[in-house]
Amino acid sequence: MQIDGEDRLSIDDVRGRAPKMSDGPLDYGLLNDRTGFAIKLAWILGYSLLQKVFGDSGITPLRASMLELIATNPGAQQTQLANALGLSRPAATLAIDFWEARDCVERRIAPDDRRSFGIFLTAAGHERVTELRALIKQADDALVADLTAEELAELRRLLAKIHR
Amino acid sequence: MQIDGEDRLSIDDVRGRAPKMSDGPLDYGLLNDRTGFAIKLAWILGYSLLQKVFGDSGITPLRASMLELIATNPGAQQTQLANALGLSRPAATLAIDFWEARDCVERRIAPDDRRSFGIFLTAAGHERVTELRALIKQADDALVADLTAEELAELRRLLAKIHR
DNA sequence: TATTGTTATACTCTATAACTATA
DNA sequence: TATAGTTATAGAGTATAACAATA
Repeated sequence: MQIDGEDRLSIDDVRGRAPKMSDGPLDYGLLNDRTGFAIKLAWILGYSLLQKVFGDSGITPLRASMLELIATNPGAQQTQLANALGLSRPAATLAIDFWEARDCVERRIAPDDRRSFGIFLTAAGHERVTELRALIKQADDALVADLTAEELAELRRLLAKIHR
Repeated sequence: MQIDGEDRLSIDDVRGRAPKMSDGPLDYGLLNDRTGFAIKLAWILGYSLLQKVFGDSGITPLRASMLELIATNPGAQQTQLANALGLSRPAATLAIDFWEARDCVERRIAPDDRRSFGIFLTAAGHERVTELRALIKQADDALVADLTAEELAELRRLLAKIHR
């Protein structure tokens, strides 16, 4: 699961997972000129980089996001976590089950409302989050490695104009 | 399937489909500062806009991309189409089946190699592609409506530095 | 009667493997 | 023996609906 320091992660490691608009036998036509298609290609590469750093650990981008969210919001309810990640409640249950089975989170019955849980990181969970943050940073850095600091800031600003 | 001229499509119509990093009870922590997460949010919105313009027609972004690709590359083999969209051959078969069932494409046995087909648009397919292109353009325009022309060009340039 | 979370179920998407027919 | 395409099958992921406990 750890990436060796000597072979740095590169976006070139996952280029093959996304089709390339430029060099292929086929012409993408209108798709060539659609921002949505460019975003999709970038997303595939980012997702592939995450899959690569997570390896065969069973961790997925979604599960990692869930753990990060729990770490940042100790005691959050499952419904809140589901909403924050755009998930149904059953899907959130499963993601939390995954981490609970690995002793990384625990469900504590809320003292004021015994229908709901507050979700908290365990000691092992804190360690795991630290590792995961490093891996996520590696993948994200590899994704934008070809951009200067100024370009990256501008890309983030422009993306935020879309999703904010 | 046609969007009425009087109610213009807006990204605000699908905002609810992607979680918002800014206004919610939870803090996204590290995710807040990851380009990959911003790309994912933008991708969800773009995908949702496409779903909205396609309505309940059964057309999906993937199927629309397939038809566009066939229109731009008449006579392409299924394997080429699959590769260009990052699909397995069975998945490409299904997407082409969808359009064939709607009389929009036809498989013509290649005269030189009778194992393979060339895929071609029918007359109905040409009409459908024209409609679809207008819908895709609507969705894409709505996605980037908040950007100036200069900002859009810069966004496309920066995304291309990632996916190219 | 409404809400939190779980379980049961079904659906969509996709891939791998096995098959047919050509080469 | 290899390749193009199809069919069969299975897995992952997700959602909706039904359910239990609590409010």
